[in-house]
Amino acid sequence: MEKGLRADARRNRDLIVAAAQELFLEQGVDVPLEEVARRAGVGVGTLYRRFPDRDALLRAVGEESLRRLVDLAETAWREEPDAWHALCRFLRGSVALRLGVLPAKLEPHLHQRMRVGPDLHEMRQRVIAAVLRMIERAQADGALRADVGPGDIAVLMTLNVYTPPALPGEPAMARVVEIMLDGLRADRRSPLPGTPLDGDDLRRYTAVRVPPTE
Amino acid sequence: MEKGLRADARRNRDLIVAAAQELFLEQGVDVPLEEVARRAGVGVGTLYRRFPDRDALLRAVGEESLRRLVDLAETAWREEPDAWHALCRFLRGSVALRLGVLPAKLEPHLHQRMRVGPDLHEMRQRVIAAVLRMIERAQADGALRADVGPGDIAVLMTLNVYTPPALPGEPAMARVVEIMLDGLRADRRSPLPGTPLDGDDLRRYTAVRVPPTE
DNA sequence: CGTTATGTGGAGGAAAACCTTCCGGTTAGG
DNA sequence: CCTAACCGGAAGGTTTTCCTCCACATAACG
Repeated sequence: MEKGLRADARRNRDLIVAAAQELFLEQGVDVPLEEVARRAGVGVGTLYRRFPDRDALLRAVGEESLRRLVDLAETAWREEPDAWHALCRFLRGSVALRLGVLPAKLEPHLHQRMRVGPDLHEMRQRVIAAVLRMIERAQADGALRADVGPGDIAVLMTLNVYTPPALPGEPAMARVVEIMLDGLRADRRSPLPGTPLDGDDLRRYTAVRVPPTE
Repeated sequence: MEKGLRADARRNRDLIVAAAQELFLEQGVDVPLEEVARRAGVGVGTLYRRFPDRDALLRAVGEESLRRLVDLAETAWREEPDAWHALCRFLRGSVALRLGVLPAKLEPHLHQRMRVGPDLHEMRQRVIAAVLRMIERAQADGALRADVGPGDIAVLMTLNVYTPPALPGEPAMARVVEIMLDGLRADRRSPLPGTPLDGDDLRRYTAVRVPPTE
């Protein structure tokens, strides 16, 4: 990505993208850019110099996220012994990405192809292709129930990925993903990780959990 | 609720709450109140007269939503033959409520008890109590897998309820809920409704689906 | 059908939030 | 040690949002 930058400039650029990613997730893509700058520990000027407008920043963040998603999907397909486990790995991994509302906000950009940098549209196609492969194979292997399609998987992933501002936390999400996977499995089910969340956990979960928004 | 209002005032009040509910879901709780007024087909003045500030409106919307959730949970428990089906009905029904981010935004209000109108905190307790009953019974009946707890159900519901701005649509969500339920079921699984979403559906789903925001 | 308390709409001014530029001072890199 | 590249944040301009106020409308009632 961005090259020919001085070392410090490069470092700051990455800090900004990281901060933006967090804030977009926490507070939506409308956060004041000044806030992004503050969290990144740089001045507004620096931010504006590197990203002329909000969209540029949004694209950069999206690029980064999509890159990770592509990597997740393709690595899963490549490294797992069979399609079913690849699918499991993909779904489990997607949770950690915490893309949030990004995919939706990114849509408009996916269609303006001719852009500097990696082609977002092409990256998305790669993810879709990988998932399609997994599904087809997993169903052929008799591991994935036959009555689901790619769209179902997509929705499941969207739900996992679109984390509410008040996030259930990694362990809780992990359990939920396993429940989903068990629902997808053609044969038998596997034990859930951890212990069941009990009434107290529920109470804790339903208790104050408003993000640091004001 | 609000009584002693003239017929037209009452009608407008309800229109405003309904419009706010939609807009809060579509665009977040920060929508300009003027926009709410416009969608409700009333003037800003009317809105401000009825709801002194944004919080008042938020409370009203939350009250309405929570009322429906309580009703869903208690009706399910009352009318279904057994606990498992009650739980199914509850989860299926929660999707339709489309509470969105409301629960999170509502949290702060749940703690200021002494309030005009119904006690939000008490309503929430009723929902929790109903779900706890369902879970306990369903597990005792051997219908619900033993290794899940109330918290897991809560997270599942949250995911269903917290619909992304670009919503997957009722039929797709219905399928997903069934997958979840199959993942929760102790014994066998039931057929999913409708037909599997195929590659085309996926493409359609991942295509432009940005809400009418600007 | 007339009266009146209650309710309505939206223009408009004040305030806040946000964007963006600009420049004196700093630092990486050779 | 020199310089091109970079940094921070104050300040000014613009847009968005809030919320009040009042002339006009209409539901309710005898």
